[in-house]
Amino acid sequence: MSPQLLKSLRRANHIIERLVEMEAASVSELAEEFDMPLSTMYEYVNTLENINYITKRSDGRYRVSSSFLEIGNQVLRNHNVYDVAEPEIRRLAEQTGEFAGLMIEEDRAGVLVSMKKGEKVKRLQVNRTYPGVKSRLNTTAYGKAILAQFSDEEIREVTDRYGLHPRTENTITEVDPLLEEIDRIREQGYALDDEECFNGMRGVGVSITSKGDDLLAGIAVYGPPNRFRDGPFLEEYPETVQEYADVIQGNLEY
Amino acid sequence: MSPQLLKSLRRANHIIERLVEMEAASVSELAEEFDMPLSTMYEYVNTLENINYITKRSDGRYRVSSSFLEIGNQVLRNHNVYDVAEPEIRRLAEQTGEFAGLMIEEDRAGVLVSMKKGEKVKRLQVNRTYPGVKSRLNTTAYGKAILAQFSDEEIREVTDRYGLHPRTENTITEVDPLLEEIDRIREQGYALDDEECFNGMRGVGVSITSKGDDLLAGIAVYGPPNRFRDGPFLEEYPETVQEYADVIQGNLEY
DNA sequence: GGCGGGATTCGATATTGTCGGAATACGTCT
DNA sequence: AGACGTATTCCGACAATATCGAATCCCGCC
Repeated sequence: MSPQLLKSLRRANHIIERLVEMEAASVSELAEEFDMPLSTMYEYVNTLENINYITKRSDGRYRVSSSFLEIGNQVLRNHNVYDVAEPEIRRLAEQTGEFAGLMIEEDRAGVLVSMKKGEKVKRLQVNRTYPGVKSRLNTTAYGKAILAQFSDEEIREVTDRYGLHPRTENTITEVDPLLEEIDRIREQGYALDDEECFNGMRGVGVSITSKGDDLLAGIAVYGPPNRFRDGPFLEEYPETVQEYADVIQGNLEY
Repeated sequence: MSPQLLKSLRRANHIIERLVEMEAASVSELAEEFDMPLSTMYEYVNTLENINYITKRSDGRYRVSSSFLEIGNQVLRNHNVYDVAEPEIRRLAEQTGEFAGLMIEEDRAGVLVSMKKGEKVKRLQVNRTYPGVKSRLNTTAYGKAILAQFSDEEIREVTDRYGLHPRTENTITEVDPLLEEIDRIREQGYALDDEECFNGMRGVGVSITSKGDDLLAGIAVYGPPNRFRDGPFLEEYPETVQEYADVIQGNLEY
C-alpha cells in the first residue's frame, strides 16, 4: 500500500472525475454513487464548492467549474513554448490549409496543447482532439518526433510503462519495429504518421527542444490520405513543418 | 469558523494555486513557502502527484500538470452551447476580421470560454484574455448582455456581491447608471462596451439562453475604436452579432 | 572517504475527517 | 393550512488519518 497518501484528496479527485462524466449531480446522487454517508458527501461538496472546483447551478445540482480551464490555461502560459509556438501553429494551419498542432511531453506521454484547423479541414474527430488530451508518444507524428529525442533505453522504459496498444491497424505494436522507425526519424529529421492513430489521418511531425526550460515538444500537420500522399506527404510537408519548427526553436532562445 | 470544511482540500488547493504562480518548485521550497513541516508537504506533493494534479520534472521539481487543461476542456464539452457556438464564433471572427468570443455565466460572473481572432487583430491583451478567465458581468459587452437577462433585483445582488470596481475610466461604477444601461440593452437587444473593460477596445454583445440547459451565455465582437465607430459600432455589428446569436440559439434547440 | 544539504521514511500523537442521527428548512400535494 | 417527503445543516463521539519531529537515506562536493 502506498504509504501516506492523503485519502481525502484522492476521494475529492474521484468525485471530480465522476462529476465530469455525470455532467451534473446533486449531493445525494453523489453520495449514492460513492456509497458514502450523505453528511460526509456534504462536507466534500461544500469544500469543493468553497475552493471553486465545483459550482452549484440554479437547480441545486453541482457541476465542475471553469476553474480547471482557468488553471489549465495559466499553466499553459507558463510554458514559453506555448507563447512562441501558438502563432506559428496558426500560420502553419493557414499555409497548409490542414490541421496543425503542438504537443508537449509530460510524464513521458504526449499532451496536445494547441491546435488550429486550416480551411480544408471539414471537421475533426473533435471528440478525441482537444487541448489537454494525452496520448502515447508512439501513436502520433509529433509523439514519434518527441520519442526520437530519447535514448533507446528511455524509449524502452516508456513502452514498458505505457505499453503499445494499437489505436488503428497501422499502429506500431512491437518495440523493435518502433526503434527502427525511430532511427529512421532521427536520420531524416521528421516523423510520419500513416493512419497509426486515427483512421483517415496522416501526419508529419518534427520535434522542438528547449534545454533551458527542460522541455520537449513537437509540432505536426495532419490531413487525409487523399491530400497527404506522394510529394506533399513525403517531401513538401516535412520541409514546411521543419521550417516552422526552426522558427519556433529560434524564437525560444530569444 | 466555517464549520466542517475539509482542511486538507483547502491546503491542497492553496498549494496548487501557489504552484501555478511559482511555475515550478521543489518540495522544500513549497514547505518553506507554506511554512509547513517538510514531511507533511511530502504527503501533499506525493498525493497530488498520485492523482495527477502535479507532475515531477526531470530536475525533480514539480509543476502543475496538464490535467487541469484536460478536465477544463472536458467540462467545456459538456456545455452544448460550446459545441454549437464554437464554429459560429470562428465564422464571426472571419466575417468581421475582428476578435470574437463566447462567454458563459457561472456563479454570476462571466467566464470567457471561446475566442477567435480575425485577420485585422494584431495582437491582444493576450495576458488578460484566455479561455477560463473570469470577469465581472458589468464590465464587458457579453457580460452586460447576460446581465440584461437578470431581473433588477438579481442585478443588485450581483453588484452587491462583486462590487463595481472600475477597470478603465469608462467602467460603470454606480448601480443606477448600470440599471439604466441595462434597460437600454433590454430595449435595443444588444450591449455596447465603450472601452469599459480594456482601453482601446470597444465591443458589441448579445445574449444567448438555453432554458433546458439552464444556461446563460453571450457572444461579442471586439475591436479598436478607430474601426468600431459610427455605422459599424452602432448598426452593422449589432445586427451581425445578433444574427449569429440567432443561429446559435436556433441550433441549441435542435 | 568524509561532510553537508536535500529528499525520503517512520512512528507516536492528537487533530480532523468520518458517520449516524437529530434538527431544520424547503416544497409539494391533499 | 397541514402533513408529508426531500434536501440540507448541525452536532457529538469515535477512530481513522493527517501531522510532525526525528531518524535515515541519498548524492554531490570538498
